[in-house]
Amino acid sequence: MEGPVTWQSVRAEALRRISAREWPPGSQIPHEADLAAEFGCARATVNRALRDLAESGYLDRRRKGGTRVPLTPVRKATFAISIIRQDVEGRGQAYGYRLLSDELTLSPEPVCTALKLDAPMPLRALKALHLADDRPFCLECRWINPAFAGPEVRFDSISANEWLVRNLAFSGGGFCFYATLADAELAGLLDCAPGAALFAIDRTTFSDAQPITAVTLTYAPGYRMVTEI
Amino acid sequence: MEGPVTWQSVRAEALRRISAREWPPGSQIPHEADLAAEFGCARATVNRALRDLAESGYLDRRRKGGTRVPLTPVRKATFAISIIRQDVEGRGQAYGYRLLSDELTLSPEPVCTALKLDAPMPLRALKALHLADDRPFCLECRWINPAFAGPEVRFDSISANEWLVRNLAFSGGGFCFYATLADAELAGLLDCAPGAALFAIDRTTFSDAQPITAVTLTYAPGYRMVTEI
DNA sequence: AAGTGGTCTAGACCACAAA
DNA sequence: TTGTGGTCTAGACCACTTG
Repeated sequence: MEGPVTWQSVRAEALRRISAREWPPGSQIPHEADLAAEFGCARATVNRALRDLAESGYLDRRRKGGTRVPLTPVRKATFAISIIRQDVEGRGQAYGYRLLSDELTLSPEPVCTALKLDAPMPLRALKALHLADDRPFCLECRWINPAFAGPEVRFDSISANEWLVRNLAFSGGGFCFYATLADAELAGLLDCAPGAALFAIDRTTFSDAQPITAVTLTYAPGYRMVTEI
Repeated sequence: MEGPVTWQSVRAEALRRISAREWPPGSQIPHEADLAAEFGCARATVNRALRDLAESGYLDRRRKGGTRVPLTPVRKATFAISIIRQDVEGRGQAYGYRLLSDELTLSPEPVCTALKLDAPMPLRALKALHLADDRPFCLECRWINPAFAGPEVRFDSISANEWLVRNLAFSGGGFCFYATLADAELAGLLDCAPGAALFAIDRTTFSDAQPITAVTLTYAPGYRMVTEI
C-alpha cells in the first residue's frame, strides 16, 4: 500500500485479507473507523470500499452488527439485457423482424399469475419473429397491458421488445431462464428440427405495481447467453 | 421533493425525469453542480444518485462529456450464484451429493480454449452428481487446475463447487447459459428421458490470469433459473 | 485548454439493530 | 441503551476527454 489511498486500493487490500484468510470466513472485521486510521484515510473512503465489497457478496454489513466475512460468499453475475436487434447486430449479422400476429385476448391463467392479475383482463397478444441473416433467431410471444401500448402503437416495423425498451421506464420485474423442447409449432417457426433443445427466457415487467408486459423469448438452437464477471 | 434530500430521493427524481421524457433519450442532463444547487444538496449527493443510475444503465456518464440519457438503455439483471447445496436447500429439499469420478487428465481442446491455455496441461477431471430429495438435480463436470486443489483435497463428501467457493477468492471469469439435449449418458445420470431439454451453464474461473477451473453444470429437466430486478 | 465527473477529507448527525 | 454502518456537507484536487 503506497501512494495515495483510494477506495479501490482499500478494496483491494480488504479483498486480499479475505482471500488470505487474515479475515477468516465468519469473523467480524475491524470497524470502519479503525480501518480508516490504519490506512490513513477518511472513513468515507473505507466505507466506499467495504460497501462495494458487500455489493459484490464478499462482505455482510449490518448497522450495529458490524461487518463480517460470509461463510459462503454468494457470487453475483450481471447480464446486460439489450434489445434483440442489438444482440443480433452485435454478432455481425443482419437483423430482420416479422410480426406474426397481434390480437386482443383475455389473459390466460399462467399470464395472470405471472403479471399478478387478480382476474383475467384483455391483453394484447403478440407473436413476432426476430431474424439474423434471414434465419430465425428468436421467437417473441408477448402479452402487453393495452394501457401502456394501445392499438395506435403498431408493431409491424418495430418489435414490441424494442418499442418498450425505448418508450417505458421499468421499475421492476423478473426473469426466468430455462430449456424447452421444440414442438411442431416452434420447430416450424424457428426452422429447426422438432425435439431440438431451445433456450428460453420468461420475463415480466412492472411499473410500480402496474403490470406492463409478460414475454417468452425462445431462441433458435445453438443460442448461448454469455456474461463475464 | 420534501423533507431531507437523500441520494435515493435524488435518484428517484432523476429517474422520474428520464421516464417522463423531461430528460429525453440522447440528451445531456444538467451538470452535477447545477442539480446540487437545484435540489439544495451537496454535489456528492447528486454524484451518488447519478452514479447509481449509471450503474443500472439509465445514464451514460463521461468526464468532460457530461451525463446523457442513453438512446437505448441496457437493462441489467443480476443473478446470485450460490452453492448448489444452498440452491437445493433453499427450495426446501434435502441435499445429496455423489462423486462419480476424479482423475488427472490432459486437458482436451475445448477446455484449453475456455481456460485460455496455450498448450494442454494435466487437469483434475471431476464428475459429480448433486441430488435433491434423492433425485438427480445437477450434474457437475469440472476441470480443475491442480495447482489450486492438489490430490490432498478430496471431493468425496464436499463438492468441488462448494470447496472452491469456500476456499478461493476469484478475480474473474465467464458464464455461458444454454440449452442442451439429454444424450444416453446424461439421461442415465440425471434419471430422465433421452432427448429431454436440459438447462446448462458453462463457467470458467480465473485468479488474476491464472486459470482455476472450468465447469459444466447440467440440470435435470424442469430447472428454471430465476432472478428479480 | 478547459470542463466534467471521480474522488478524498474531516466532521457531523442519523437510523437501525443488537445487547 | 449503545455501537455500528449509512449518509450528508462543503470544499478541494485530480483525471480523463473532448473541443
